[in-house]
Amino acid sequence: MPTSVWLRPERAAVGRPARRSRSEITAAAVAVADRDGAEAVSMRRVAAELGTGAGTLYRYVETRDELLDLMADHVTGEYAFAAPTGDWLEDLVATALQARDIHRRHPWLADRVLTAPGTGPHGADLVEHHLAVLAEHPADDGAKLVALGVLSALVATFARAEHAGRDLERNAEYMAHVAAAGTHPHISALDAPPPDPAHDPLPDVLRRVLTGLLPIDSGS
Amino acid sequence: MPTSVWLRPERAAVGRPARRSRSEITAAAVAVADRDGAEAVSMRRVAAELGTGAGTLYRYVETRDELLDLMADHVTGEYAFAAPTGDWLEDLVATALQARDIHRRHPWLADRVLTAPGTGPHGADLVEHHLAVLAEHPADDGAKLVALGVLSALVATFARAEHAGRDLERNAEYMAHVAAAGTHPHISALDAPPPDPAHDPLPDVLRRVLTGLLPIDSGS
DNA sequence: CCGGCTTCGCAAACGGTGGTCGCGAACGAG
DNA sequence: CTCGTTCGCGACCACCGTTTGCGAAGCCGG
Repeated sequence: MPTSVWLRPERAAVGRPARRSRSEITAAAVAVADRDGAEAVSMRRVAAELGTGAGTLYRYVETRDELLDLMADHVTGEYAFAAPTGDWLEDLVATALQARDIHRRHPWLADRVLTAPGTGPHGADLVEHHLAVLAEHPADDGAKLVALGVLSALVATFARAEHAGRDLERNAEYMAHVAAAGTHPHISALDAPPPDPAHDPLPDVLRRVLTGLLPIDSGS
Repeated sequence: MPTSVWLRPERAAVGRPARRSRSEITAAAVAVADRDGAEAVSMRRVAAELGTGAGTLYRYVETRDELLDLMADHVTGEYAFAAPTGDWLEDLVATALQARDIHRRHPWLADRVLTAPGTGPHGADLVEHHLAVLAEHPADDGAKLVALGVLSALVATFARAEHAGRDLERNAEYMAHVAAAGTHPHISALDAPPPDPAHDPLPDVLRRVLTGLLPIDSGS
């Protein structure tokens, strides 16, 4: 009695064959999300994208949430894993930068991976690659998996910040108000040097976090 | 023309006085969320909690999302900030552990802080405290704010993992399947020592990440 | 070639959602 | 007491996720 989408057989063994496939529906949903955002991914909208009825989708998917899981795994298939070079730190950073590219192509992914980090076939590939890169590292498996979780969360958070237009404006507006109010002296004392667009802060942050999280000399 | 909730005056200056207050409504919404989860926080449900009509809430709040922002800031008021001791690392870890307590009291908070990290008055207090603890630290302001963001994301992610029952089960089910399949050798080779419930991994992880992110010798 | 079994595709329907609107009632200011 | 303004409310809109019943479609055994 499998409950995971990826363990449930896609098509029935007998009877009339289905006209569409799970990945076809997933691709349509991804197209809708890329175009109009995650909240536009309604069953009716995706069905319309495929020229079919809304109820039909439930022949392929048990729930809307399941469809979102499928979408997330679908786009994590966009990684192009390179063979480990022997420098685990740079390998992990390179993979994380690929993750950021994926997030840039699919802005809706960040919210999903943060709130419902499900794992499908492509997610398993990512875990496998991560563990392969760290194969020689003395840390124990738990620490390695924690590192992967932290990496994913961090990249998603940075990606979110990149295209958070409205929210950031409102937040900056309020923080400016607080700074001007005079309470909160340390906030008032903040100076904001114009961020250098040529300098990418993410690799540095990741290197620092990873060296803290996976010290080369000890596994615990 | 303020757009942030916290800059918009709560009550009109003239006319019939409002019967309820913004914080009253926020408290009711928090009560509903604590009891039945974030998805139960509908305008009708919150209105019923207050014994009023659904449309009435829009006199106090522009949108449901705004109400969720108010809820998040409401519960970040539960911090009890201690004066800096001089040991910034331990001060930050202690604050993060308070954050985890808040997350444990309000499980719906994690999703919110990860996907829509808005900042209100109590959020400003947190920023202020964070900067006060790091006042003597040589890192520049940008790095300190990044550290706060990373800290919040990490604690929220850990808190999410603590009460993610269903999802974790399904995920574990699928990962076990992958491990048994034999592809993905590193996943198959994973050994899962039973986690020691007496040992809390969060402080260690935070210390490692923070020492990586805020090295004592350099500000960049 | 056909009959039967099973699944498919679909449209209608259900309960619920966020949000809008117009109106009568309530209140403070003058 | 009157006026100006806001409040509380309930009906209403469009849409949502999901269920259900049914006719049509397709493969399999004969």
